Amino acid sequence: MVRTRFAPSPTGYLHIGGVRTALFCWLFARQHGGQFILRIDDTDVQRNVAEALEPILRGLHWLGITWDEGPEVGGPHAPYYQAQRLPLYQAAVRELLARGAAYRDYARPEEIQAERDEALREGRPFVYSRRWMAETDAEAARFEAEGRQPVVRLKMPRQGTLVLDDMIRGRVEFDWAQEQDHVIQRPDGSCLYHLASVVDDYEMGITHVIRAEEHLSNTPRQIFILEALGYPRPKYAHLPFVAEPGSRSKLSKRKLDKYAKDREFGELLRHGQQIAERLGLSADSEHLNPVMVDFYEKLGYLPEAVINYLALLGWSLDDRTEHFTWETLIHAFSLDRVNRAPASFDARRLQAIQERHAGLLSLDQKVDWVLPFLERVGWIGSPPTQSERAYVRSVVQAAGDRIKVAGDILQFQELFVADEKLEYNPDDFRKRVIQPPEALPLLTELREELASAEVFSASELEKLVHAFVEKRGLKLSQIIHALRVAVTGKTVGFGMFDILAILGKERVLRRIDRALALASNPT
RNA sequence: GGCCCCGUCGUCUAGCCAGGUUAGGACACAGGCCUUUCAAGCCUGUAACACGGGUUCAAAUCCCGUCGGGGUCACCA
Repeated sequence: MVRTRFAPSPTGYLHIGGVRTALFCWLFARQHGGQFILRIDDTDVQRNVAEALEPILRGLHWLGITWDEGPEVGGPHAPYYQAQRLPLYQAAVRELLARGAAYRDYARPEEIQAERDEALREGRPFVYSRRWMAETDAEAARFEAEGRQPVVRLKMPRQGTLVLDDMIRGRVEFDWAQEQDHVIQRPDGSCLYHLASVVDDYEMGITHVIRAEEHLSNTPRQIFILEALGYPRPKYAHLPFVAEPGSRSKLSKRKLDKYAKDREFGELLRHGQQIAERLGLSADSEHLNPVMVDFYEKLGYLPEAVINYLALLGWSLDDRTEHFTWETLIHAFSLDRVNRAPASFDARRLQAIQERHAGLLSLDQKVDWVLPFLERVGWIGSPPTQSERAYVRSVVQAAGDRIKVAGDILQFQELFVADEKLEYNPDDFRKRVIQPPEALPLLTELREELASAEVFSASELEKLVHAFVEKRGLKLSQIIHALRVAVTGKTVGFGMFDILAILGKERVLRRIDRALALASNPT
């Protein structure tokens, strides 16, 4: 039975690299008919765990990464919070002590630091002298008489080699001599990550430890712990870490300013900021950061598209398949096709994948996708009425592939605003309505034609306008630009006839009238 | 600095393990087509094996070295 786990620390956000790891664990478990466990690594967290955990759980839910055991769902190995499992760790520490694999150490932090500094000065690797090591109670009593407090350290081997068969990286060797006597328990009895992690993985029956590459060099000490405790060794798979755009260094949420200079990352960010502003969301780097998954949720990306992108972050099936759904992904995924080199975050590719998934949505799916965003800004009621829904449907249909993420619907404000509140872009208005000498008279004539139109559908209107220009020996472009600005206030948008049909005769005429008045009496 | 990992078009990558490809794809870019604007679409094009040795009839692929990048060396996780 395959059991994998994702063990995030409650930090208040879900990092792209983190979910990628979670996804790979999930995929591997699913595809082997196994289980995926979510465990919270809060051994060192002072903050409010529930609050700091919420964004992580929310992100996983949004993406559809479900867990078989863990917070909210419980399970046979509860609790799934490390802070609540301390007795287990302390028992393991006692066992390690009893077996001579660990010792109480009475060194003061500054004494250790002094040894470390000395080693550094002499250019040799630091190896603790074990001067304050207490292996008997008598030694311990002597140190304690000096007012010293003990930590518990691992008594690591000082010779020999550890051979690790990593499912992704192959055979990796480490010299035991390079390893430190790591602390596993603090003076106050609290335990540290490596110990807790090993104990929990064992207790929870984890068979495959799949995690990011930065843990590769931590693995020897973990193996030392588990072997000392007599636990079986799980299989390890170290994923390449997620790197910055165009670089090989680790992606960090704090370097947003730097990434913003990358053309494609910058575009993704600015596009997001525009939507966030329209939504009235805070767009600063703490709240809107493409390194974090909630960025995509807030702006209306499709979870399946994000999953598709994440899967390709360090993994590929072959030389051409890029489009994956949950289903095809579960089927196609395999750990041995995971790349060894760091996977750089490629904003443009994420966007391209999102666009592909969005393009596959049916019209009604798109409407459902976009509706919450319109409700949130109050352009339609919440919940929307039947007629509002029908209206949005016509807008979404005309918008076609211009809606790349759900929040893009907010670009089309002119279709939702009251006619008397429509804002004309001053430059466009001057250039398209005021300056061309024929614009005003033509618009006036066209208004009358439109007023007498019997059927106000896109196709009928197209015929009408074409007939209008042909009769006068004009080209379509000689009237359509002025019409567009008069009706929508700007020069860009979707098909003109679609817009007319969506707005309907009454509103179109009102808008033209308003534009004509404005043009003849510019104030 | 020690240890460990990684180096293919501008970018993300396939190919490497089991040597023989016109080194493939996607995105970006350039040109063209379509066109009422924008978006999309279609066609075409530019463009890469970090470097140096070795093994071999043959090396992106195997071996050695160099250079470059990164990760990690906590009483953080």
